[in-house]
Order: sequence, then structure tokens, then C-alpha cells
Amino acid sequence: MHQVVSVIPYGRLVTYGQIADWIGAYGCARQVGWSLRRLALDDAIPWHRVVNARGRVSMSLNRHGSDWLQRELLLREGIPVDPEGRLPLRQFLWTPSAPLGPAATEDEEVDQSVAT
DNA sequence: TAGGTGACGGACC
DNA sequence: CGGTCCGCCACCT
Repeated sequence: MHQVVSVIPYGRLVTYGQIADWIGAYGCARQVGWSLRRLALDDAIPWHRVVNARGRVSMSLNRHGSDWLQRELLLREGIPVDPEGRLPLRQFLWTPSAPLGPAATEDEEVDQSVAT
């Protein structure tokens, strides 16, 4: 599992559900979150690139601020994250099969940047 | 042993 | 868009 997270490229995002699926545990996204939660903040694993499927950082008081750290790290990688933790998942989502991102499918223009 | 909880996700309203 | 409800599975009390 950690190994899967480790291969996430810089500046890209992945959802808990995806990881769960990749490790053959479809539907066990919660366990993924539980697993990430117990590793150290200084771990070599880019855990901060993992967000929920709703396209937002999982903000929770229980994280004791690690959520905001995640937000900062993402901002540092060029990913715009709202104060609410929301982010353009569509633009940064990454998959092992399509390293270039969903943009490769090129089905529609990304116009959510205009979202007010 | 039973019940509550959560760094989740999808369906609904 | 936002809020709720239910299913999910391992962990904790």
C-alpha cells in the first residue's frame, strides 16, 4: 500500500478509493486512510498527495493539524487548495495507467477555473 | 462480546 | 452545491 503511494508523481493527486482498488481492496478506502494516518509526518511516503474522491483534503480536527500540513504541501507542489480544502481534482488526478492524467482523454475543456 | 468510530465513497434530496 | 443516509471494514473502548 505504502509502496503504491510512493509512486505518486510530484504535483499529482490520488484518491483513497483508487489506492484501495489498486491493492485489491476495493471498497476499503477507510482502511487506506487509517493506514496513512498512523505513519509519521516525516515519512518518505508522499501521503499528502492522497485526497478523498470528493476532490477535497480531508479536514478533520482529529488530525491535529496534519490536514493543514497536507494542504500546505500540496500548495507547495503547485496545487491550488481552497481554505476549505477543495481542489481541482480533475486536473491533477493521477493513475498508473495514464501518467499524463485525464487530460489525455481530452473529452471536454477544463473550465472550472472560472468557478466563483 | 457488542457497540461506536473514522485521513472513505456513492446514492439521494 | 451542500447536507444526509447507508454500506464498508479494521480498530478501540
